[in-house]
Amino acid sequence: MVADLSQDRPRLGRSSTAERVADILRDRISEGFFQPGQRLSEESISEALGVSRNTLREAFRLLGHERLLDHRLNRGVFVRLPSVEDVLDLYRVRRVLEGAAVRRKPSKEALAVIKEAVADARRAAAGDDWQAVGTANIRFHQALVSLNESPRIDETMRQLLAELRLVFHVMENPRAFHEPFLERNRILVGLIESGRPEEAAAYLDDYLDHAERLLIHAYEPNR
Amino acid sequence: MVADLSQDRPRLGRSSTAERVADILRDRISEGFFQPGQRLSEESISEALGVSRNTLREAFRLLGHERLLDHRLNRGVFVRLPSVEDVLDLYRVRRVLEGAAVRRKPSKEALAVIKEAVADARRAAAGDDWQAVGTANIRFHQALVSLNESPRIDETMRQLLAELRLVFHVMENPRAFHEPFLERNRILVGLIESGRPEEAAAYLDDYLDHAERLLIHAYEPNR
DNA sequence: CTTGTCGAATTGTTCAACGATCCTTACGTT
DNA sequence: AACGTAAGGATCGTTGAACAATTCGACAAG
Repeated sequence: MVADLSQDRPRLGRSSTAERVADILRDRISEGFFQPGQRLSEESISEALGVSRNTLREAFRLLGHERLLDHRLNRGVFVRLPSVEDVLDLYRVRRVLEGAAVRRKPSKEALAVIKEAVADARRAAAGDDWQAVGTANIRFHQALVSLNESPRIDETMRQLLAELRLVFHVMENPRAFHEPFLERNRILVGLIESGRPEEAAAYLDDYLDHAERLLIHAYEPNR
Repeated sequence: MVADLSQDRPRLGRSSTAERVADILRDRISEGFFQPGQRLSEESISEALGVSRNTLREAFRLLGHERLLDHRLNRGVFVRLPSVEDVLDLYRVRRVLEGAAVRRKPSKEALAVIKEAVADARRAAAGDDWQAVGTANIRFHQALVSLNESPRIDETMRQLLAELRLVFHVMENPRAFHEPFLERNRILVGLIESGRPEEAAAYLDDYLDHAERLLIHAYEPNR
């Protein structure tokens, strides 16, 4: 039975060194080890990771295209520091992607994933683990967008949230930021679940307006 | 008057050789000089363009991230040949991005750009220049999406349309494909202009369904 | 017809080198 | 004090060469 081995095909394409380097750097950036605005020296990093400068530069190109790094000619690469305008644009995209998502009739499985993310967030909040609240919240919105059932949209959202994480890394207290939205997540899911897409969309718009306002207000990129 | 010099800022950041190489290759791919599925040899292309292999590889990474090239480890880069599944996904994204666009109240300027694209397409059709019809049509949809007023969404759409162009390059007669949509473009613009967003959205959905069906039917990636 | 083996061709990665550009500092001019 | 200039060092941009790793096709063996 040679059946459906083609499904395992993705696993076959291993990754090159440059891609693995990009994975490492992406993790480091997303966890805040490399802070927004910080310069990443080709020499020191290539030496630290034990790869050549050329390979590292290929990795830099990848992350630059994901908007995590800022490539300035002859000056090197910097961890991107989103501007206020960037934040506004990120929320414009969110309104479009999440808005389209909540208007769709959700499958049982997708809904389950969403509800689990909400539950995780509340559980983490109860345990005062605001780091976990943040990641659960991100999982929630990622799951929400996955209602569109489009790999490309999922990928776009992944990048968007990674970029948004940069914003959180320069905020003074990102923890308290998520708190007001735990309840709203529940309500939003309720509207979706009960088949009222237009109400859900309207509620979401207000949700995002609120979040955006809070975020912009607390965000000072020129700290 | 130091006013609004910040607008010229992008022009300040010149481009590296790798980026310029990427521009050239992108043009060549989009015009069909390099055909989908074709392998791009590092040696021959780097020699032909007079750049080193390392620099060319950086350019390849950029285009790979735009989904124009397919990087297969140890086998080289190939001009991407979208699958039928890819086409379906591209239309999912279009429905989301264009759908959100037509629901927005358009500015006078944006509307003018859109109408001009429609007019250009009709003019080209009258002159039997189906190449020009295709590009005008693409301009139309790009302008439509720009109603979202989001740089990131514009960029996403640009990449999406570049990818769609790959699909057209493997079709037998992409010319006749655009013809039925000239009239629909007019109608759609009319609905937007007269401030009936929901009707426009509904009409657009039908529009995209129709286009997708035609395209899938005529598309045979395994030629 | 299937499987194993060999060799050519191409990619993956590294390394060293040099010019180009930027940043800093210092110095002099107005 | 503000500005222009010059020198120096650091880092990036790009190149060319080299070698290892991998793929692919051809051909021999079973």
